Amino acid sequence: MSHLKYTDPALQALHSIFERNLQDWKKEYPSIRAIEIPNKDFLYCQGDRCTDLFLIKEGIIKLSCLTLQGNALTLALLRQGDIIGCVHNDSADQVMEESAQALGNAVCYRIGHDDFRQLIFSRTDLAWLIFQLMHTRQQRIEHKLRTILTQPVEQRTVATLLELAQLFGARCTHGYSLEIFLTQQELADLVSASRSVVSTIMNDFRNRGFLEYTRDQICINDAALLNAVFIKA
Amino acid sequence: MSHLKYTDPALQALHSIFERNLQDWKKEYPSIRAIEIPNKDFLYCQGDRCTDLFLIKEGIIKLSCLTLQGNALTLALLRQGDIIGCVHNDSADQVMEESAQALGNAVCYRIGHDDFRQLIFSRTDLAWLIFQLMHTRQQRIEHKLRTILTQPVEQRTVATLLELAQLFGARCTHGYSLEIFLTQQELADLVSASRSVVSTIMNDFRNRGFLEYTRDQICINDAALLNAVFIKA
DNA sequence: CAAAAACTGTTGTCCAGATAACAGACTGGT
DNA sequence: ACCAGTCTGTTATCTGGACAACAGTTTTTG
Repeated sequence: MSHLKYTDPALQALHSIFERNLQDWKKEYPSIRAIEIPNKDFLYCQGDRCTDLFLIKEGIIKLSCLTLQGNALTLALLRQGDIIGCVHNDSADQVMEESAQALGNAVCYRIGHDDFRQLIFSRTDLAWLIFQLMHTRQQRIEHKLRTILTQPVEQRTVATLLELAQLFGARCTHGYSLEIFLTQQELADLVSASRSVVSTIMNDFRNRGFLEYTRDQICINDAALLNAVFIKA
Repeated sequence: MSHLKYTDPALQALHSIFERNLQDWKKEYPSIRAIEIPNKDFLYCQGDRCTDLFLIKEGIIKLSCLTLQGNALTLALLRQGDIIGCVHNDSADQVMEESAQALGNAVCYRIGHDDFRQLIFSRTDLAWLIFQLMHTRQQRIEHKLRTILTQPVEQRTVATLLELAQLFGARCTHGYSLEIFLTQQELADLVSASRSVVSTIMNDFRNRGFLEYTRDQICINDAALLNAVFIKA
């Protein structure tokens, strides 16, 4: 279920963070706070100055940025264990390049930059965990770049849906049903395509029986969808 | 000059690595090797299984990948201090997604996965350095994605040239001359555009006096080029 | 419960840029 | 000093998908 399944020791380290009482953490790193972010609230916005780091405890955080032309581009959907925020401590040009928004309710640990650094220094097990997490995130985004530059919108949509099924899917009768609400616009942002095209494609998929959806639920017949991909390829 | 200039303490940590004799490192981490990579040689290729990490000591490493359609996409140009290679240790699906190639001669330290992990555990100063480096690389690629999705080829070419000037430029009479050989094809891969379009744009720039170039040298009149950008915007 | 706001579905137009194809210009090997 | 290979410059063609515009549908809200 977790996207960490392939790194079991890392997963344990992660659990050791969240199982420990927050008060204990505070003794060592006084700036730590648990913060709850209600659905659609922002952790920070593009253009904010930001001096803290955030570790996601629960929920989903969407990283996105607005372009000059006014369209949104979703960089990533992040989950438990992922780290966002600002790393450098020198005050210069520390303006955030993207916004972080909760998709559904979320809980994060916020930690000041200096304390975080301290943590890296003193808790080497966590340092390794974080290293791995950053690496997988890096790979994710590189993969996204590749996909965008090589696949047409239709393929990308398939890929995105399957990815979502991995991350947020719950097994249901015909495949995976997504436990996350996305408007077509949000889906389009994720695919990096225009809403209208995604809409047409989704309809086409529905007609062909690859998936079923209403305005607040998507249910993927993954077998059929995967097949469709392979036929194309 | 270095792209690390904004993180001085990190830079010091980096120096502490390379100033120390390699033999001393070997005592602690026996798998460390210094390897020289001649121009155009590959550290590893897309599809290789790879169990080591590489730390760049000198030179430039190009990360790129081939698409199914046969065109190349350059993900990043990396320099001293950057880390590439494989992180996860479980044997499953450890096929590299991209190729790493030397642009000019380069020197790297290669270190086995387990030793590297050990290093993270025992040398906390380096852990922090690495953390920062990974973060800046992450930001770089996110920036690239944004650029590709929002800017037309011409703008991206300008951006790429200025970036190259930053990284590899030497001050010359009219601006920066790039101390790196790039064919137009390579430049195009970097910009993520087709060669022919980049070619036309470069000629146009030349005619307008923004830069000068021969087949093995590019010399940027950065003031003029920057101006051009601002007029557009 | 009506009016406003937010989503979905569809279609027609348009263009940035990919692709292809070819003609110089250099470079290097023998 | 030739031929093969690689790089550059240009133009003609074609297309994926953005964009705009609108109609139908669901949700919100006053």
